[in-house]
Amino acid sequence: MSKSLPTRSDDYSLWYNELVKRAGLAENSAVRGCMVVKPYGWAIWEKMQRVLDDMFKETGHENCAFPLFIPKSFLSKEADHVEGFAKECAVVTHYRLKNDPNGGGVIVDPEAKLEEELIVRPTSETIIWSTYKNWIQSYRDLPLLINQWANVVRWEMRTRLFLRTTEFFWQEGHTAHATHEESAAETVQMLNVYADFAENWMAMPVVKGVKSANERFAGALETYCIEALMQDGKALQAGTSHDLGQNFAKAFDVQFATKEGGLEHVWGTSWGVSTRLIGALIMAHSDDEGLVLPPKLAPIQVVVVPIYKTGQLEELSARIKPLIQELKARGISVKYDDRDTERPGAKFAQWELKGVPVRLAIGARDLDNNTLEVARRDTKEKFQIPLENFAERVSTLLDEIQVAIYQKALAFREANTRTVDTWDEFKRALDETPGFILAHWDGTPETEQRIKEETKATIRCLALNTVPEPGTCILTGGPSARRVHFARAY
RNA sequence: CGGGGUGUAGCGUAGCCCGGUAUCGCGCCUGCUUUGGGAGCAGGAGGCCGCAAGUUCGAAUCUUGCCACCCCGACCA
Repeated sequence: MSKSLPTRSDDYSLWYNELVKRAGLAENSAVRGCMVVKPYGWAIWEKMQRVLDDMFKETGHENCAFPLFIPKSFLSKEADHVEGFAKECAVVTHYRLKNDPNGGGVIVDPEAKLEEELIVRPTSETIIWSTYKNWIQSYRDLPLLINQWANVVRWEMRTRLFLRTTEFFWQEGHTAHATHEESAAETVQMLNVYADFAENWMAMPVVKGVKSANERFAGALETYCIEALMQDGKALQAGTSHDLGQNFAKAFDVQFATKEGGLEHVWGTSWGVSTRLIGALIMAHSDDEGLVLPPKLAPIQVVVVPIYKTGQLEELSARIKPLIQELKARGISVKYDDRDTERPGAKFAQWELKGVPVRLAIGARDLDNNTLEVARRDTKEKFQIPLENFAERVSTLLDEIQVAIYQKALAFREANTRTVDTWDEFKRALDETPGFILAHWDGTPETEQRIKEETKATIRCLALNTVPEPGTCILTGGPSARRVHFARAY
């Protein structure tokens, strides 16, 4: 294996793929377009899951599990929804194999054809709303606040590890409410949960906003999203929260008896984030030495590398282990890399590739001097610290790194967000300085489509914190009340 | 699904035009010396050259078909 990664500037795609593979996160499966998430990659996802799950529970949600298979007829009940997903569904048509009479293998038994085909869920709105019909009769049953952790399948034409795989892991919340005020509030609440997670845990700044009609979820009234900027200047949709209105309630006939004795359709939301967040994490922070993980999500926060001469490992370990206990007592996850088969330099490089935020190198010489060597992954700085109170210092350092990584990403985004007023400026900005572009748009899907066709840039969102500002559309010159975020996107 | 590219040891590759059973590096194994930033020397193991058929005395190499992966496009969390 060559020792250095391709650099980001050389070939960002190659850099990303190599990073995912060499850091031991994931690889392509033998199955078309799917991925194998390796233990270290899964550990990151588990940590994300734990944090998000707590956030969902704090906001009153409960977990459930719904079927993997969706009868085909369910999918056709909501017109926009089927339109949006029909082109990327895996379909189960048979339930049995048999030995091939013509030779070695097995074939699909033509006699085992299903009466009604089953769709492998691309998302679970339909099967969940068909269930909600049974669960909801009265206003007393509302709100219904459900989440599920699941895998889904979307038969995309082109795949990319973590960002767009045929099968992916995610979380999908599906809630039902008595009023639109409530469901709209739920949609925004969950958007804020996602933004909180992205910024305070992933250390990744995001733009909160509303999707344009073109980019809206199939079957939603309104789609809210968080958009992040990657280091190659492309935007990545990192999470979505949909106000479904009464669309699914009407399609699946989910009505409730109101306090006043009436009968009304319920109001729905759905919201999700996926293993794509791991891809976002990688592309937002990593450098040419490997991953840079924010301490709050790093499976290993501190790695301790003993520096010793042959035969002295045991003696040194005995002196180091109490120090590791001090770190663990503070809730820090520590890996003691006492492998006798690798040399220190090799260990340093390997843990850097995996993005461990802090490394401690400890030798007998340090301990005799009551010091140890600390190295931080994000800045690659190294320094000696006294042994006294070292655990507290390390703990503080982890907090500092968390903030520093966020600040660095934020500074990058700000440096790569441009405001333009003309079509020429817009095109030049896209080619010369990729990133977010704030520009006026006349509000029509046709204009958005034309801009996309000519520049590959799309409207990432109408940011929530934008102040209204009259102007003219960069393409058509039509009137515009505000700027929107454009970018080329993943 | 369209365009382009690549499949040779665990990984990365040379060889292919011009057919003769496979090159080099990393990794792996053994030994010695090393050990505060990816160790050095010596020795060693490991391959039905993506799959299938064809041409040929003989195919990694030529022909045909298939498959997989990567990049670009269309599609998308």
